[in-house]
Amino acid sequence: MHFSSNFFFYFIPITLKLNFITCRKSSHSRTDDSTALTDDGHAWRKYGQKVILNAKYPRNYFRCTHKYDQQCQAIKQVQRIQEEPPLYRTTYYGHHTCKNLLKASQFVLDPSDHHDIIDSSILISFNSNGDHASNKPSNSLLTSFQTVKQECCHKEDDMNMPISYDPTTQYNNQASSSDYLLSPDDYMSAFDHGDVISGVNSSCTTSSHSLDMDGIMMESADFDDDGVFGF
DNA sequence: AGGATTTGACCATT
DNA sequence: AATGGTCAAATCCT
Repeated sequence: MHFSSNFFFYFIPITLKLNFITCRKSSHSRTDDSTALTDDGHAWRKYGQKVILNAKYPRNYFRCTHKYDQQCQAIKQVQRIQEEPPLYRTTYYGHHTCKNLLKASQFVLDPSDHHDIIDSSILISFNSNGDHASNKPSNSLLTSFQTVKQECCHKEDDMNMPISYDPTTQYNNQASSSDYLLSPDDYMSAFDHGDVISGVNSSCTTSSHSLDMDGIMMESADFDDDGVFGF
């Protein structure tokens, strides 16, 4: 595993090691549960898939596309953990050091709204650095979320597939082959927040035509339980 | 053709 | 030996 090079994994007692793993908030990892497979704002490349013991669905392994060209060490694991309703657990390890600004401008679906395009680009630039506390999404960005939400729901038609099928890859394929459309939950997850995600997810899944962005932004300002932003 | 995905093999850990 | 994580050749996709 990628932690094999971590000093603590070799020298701390077993109990502490387990705690290190489970208390991901205090370690360099973060787990998000989402009801939909959507883009999180970063470019990922799948490098493996593994059947996990006692797990109904395989685990998928992704690394940052810029692992080599920008030495970005961010990786994530995506695994479906529940059938009905579909629930996917994404575990992030490390954080993005890459400057993936390309996708930022693609936040906005309406190309005529230049002001909001600029706003969104600013947001992403902060996202890449993990410093975005004072930034709020623009109105058109929120509009784009709604559109994305609908797309997410549409894609979920393909999610009830047997184990041999790989919905996580489906979602990644779509994200890489078309414009990067971000749902609210992924918009937030792109910020590397730990606890924001769950609340945002509920907004995404319970509302098909509108989003409670006030609630989202309140939670986004919540940062981390540790009071530490990012990692 | 180039980049992304698939998937069996390999390696590290327990 | 079992399991999880990564590698890399083959394959797919645009």
